[in-house]
Amino acid sequence: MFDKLFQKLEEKIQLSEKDKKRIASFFEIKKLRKKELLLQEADYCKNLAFVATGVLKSYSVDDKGQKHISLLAWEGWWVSDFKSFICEEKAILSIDAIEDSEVLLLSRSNYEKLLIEVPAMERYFRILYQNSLITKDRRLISSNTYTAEEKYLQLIKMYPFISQRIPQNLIASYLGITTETISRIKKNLHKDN
Amino acid sequence: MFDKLFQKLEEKIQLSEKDKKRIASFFEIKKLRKKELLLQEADYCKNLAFVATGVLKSYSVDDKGQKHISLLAWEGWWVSDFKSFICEEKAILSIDAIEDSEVLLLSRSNYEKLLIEVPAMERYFRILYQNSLITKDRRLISSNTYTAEEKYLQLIKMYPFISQRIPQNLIASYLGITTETISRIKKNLHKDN
DNA sequence: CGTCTCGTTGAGAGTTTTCAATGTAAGTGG
DNA sequence: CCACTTACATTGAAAACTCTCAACGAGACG
Repeated sequence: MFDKLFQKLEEKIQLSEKDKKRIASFFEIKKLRKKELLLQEADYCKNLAFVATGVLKSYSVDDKGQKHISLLAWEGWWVSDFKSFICEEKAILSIDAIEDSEVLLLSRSNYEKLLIEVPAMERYFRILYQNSLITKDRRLISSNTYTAEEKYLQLIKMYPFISQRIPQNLIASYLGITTETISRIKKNLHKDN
Repeated sequence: MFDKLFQKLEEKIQLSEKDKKRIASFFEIKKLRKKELLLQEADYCKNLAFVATGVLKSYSVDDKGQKHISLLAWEGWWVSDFKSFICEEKAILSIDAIEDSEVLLLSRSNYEKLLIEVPAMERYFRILYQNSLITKDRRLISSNTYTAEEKYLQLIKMYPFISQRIPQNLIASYLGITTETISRIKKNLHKDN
C-alpha cells in the first residue's frame, strides 16, 4: 500500500527507512468503491488524500446542478479540497471514486506534525505545490485561450489513454465543455482524415 | 525597499534580524518603467520577482497575436514564468510593468541557496505555493463554470478598486473575455438599476 | 429482459467574438 | 498652449462557437 507513496516521495526527496516508518504512521488507509464519496460538499475536508490505486475526481456543482470537475487524480496524485483542508472552512468540492480505489489519508494535524517531524516533507510539499502551480497555470491559460477543440486535442496529446479510463462526459466536464461538443469534435476529426 | 518583502514574509514565518540580512543579500533590486519588460517570451526566466511597488502583468501571446494575461502582480506578490524558472526551459510568458515599479529579483541559484540556508524560507514558499494553489483552483473553477458577466462581477467583488488601476482591456484579457464584452456587461448593469 | 450509463445526432437558442466605426481622454512635442 | 498622436472605451451588426433540449442507439449489468 505504501509503495506507491514512497516511490513518489523519493522522486523528489531522500528518505531513510526510519523516516519511512515515521511517515507511514501518520497515514490512514481507506478503500473506496466506485462512486463512493471521499468528501461531500459543505462538509469539512479533514484529509489530504494520496491515491495509491484507482482514480478519483474532485468537482463542484453550480446553481443549475451542473458538475464541474476540477481534478482527475490518478495513482500517485494527491487530492483534497485544499482550501477547506487548510483554512478549515466548509468544502465547495466533492470528491468521489471513478474506479474502485485505495487512498492514504493524512489529517490536518498529522500534516502539520509530519512537516515538522520530517523536514524533508516540508521540502517535498514545497516542490509538489510548485509543480502543481505550473500545471494549474498552464490549464488556466489553456482554458482562457483555446477553443473546445484545441483544449480537447491538447488533453488527448498530454494523456493519450485518458479516454480508455475516463468516460467522455467526465472529460468534457474537466475541460469545461459538454459531452455533445466532444462528440462533434471527434466527428469532425474523422471527416478531415 | 525590503520592508514590503519582510512584511509579507513575516505574515507567514518568524525571522531574526540576522535572517533578514542574509535574505536581503540574495536579492537584486530592479526598477522598471511603465511598459518595460522584465521577461521576454522565449528567453529563459532567470528570476523569481517580488513586487515591492507597482503592478506587473504576466501574459502569453497566442497564434492570432492575442495577449492572455495569466497574472496581475501587485505590491507584495511574486511573479515569474514558473515553469521556465524551475525547469530551465524557454519561457512562454512575457512579463512587463503596468505602472512604474520596483522589484526584488531572486535568481535560481540564490533561490536554492536561500531555501537551504534559511529553512524558514522553505516553509514560507511551501505556504505561499499552497495558498497560490488554492487561488488558482478557484480561478480555474470560475473560468470553467461561469459566464463572462458572472466572472466580471466576481472579480469586481474581490478587487473593488481594480478598475482604478488596471485598464479595462487588461481586465478583460485576465478574465479570458473581450473588452467589448465588459463594456456591454457594464451597460446592462446600469439598465438594471 | 429491463434498467442504467454513456455516447451520438439534429435543430434551435444563447452567448461571446469579430470587425469596423466612433468617441473620448491623456500625453507629447513643437 | 495647441495640434497631433496614442491609448482606451463604446456601440452596432453579423458571424462563430458552444450549449440546450430532445430523441435515439449501443453496451453493461443485474
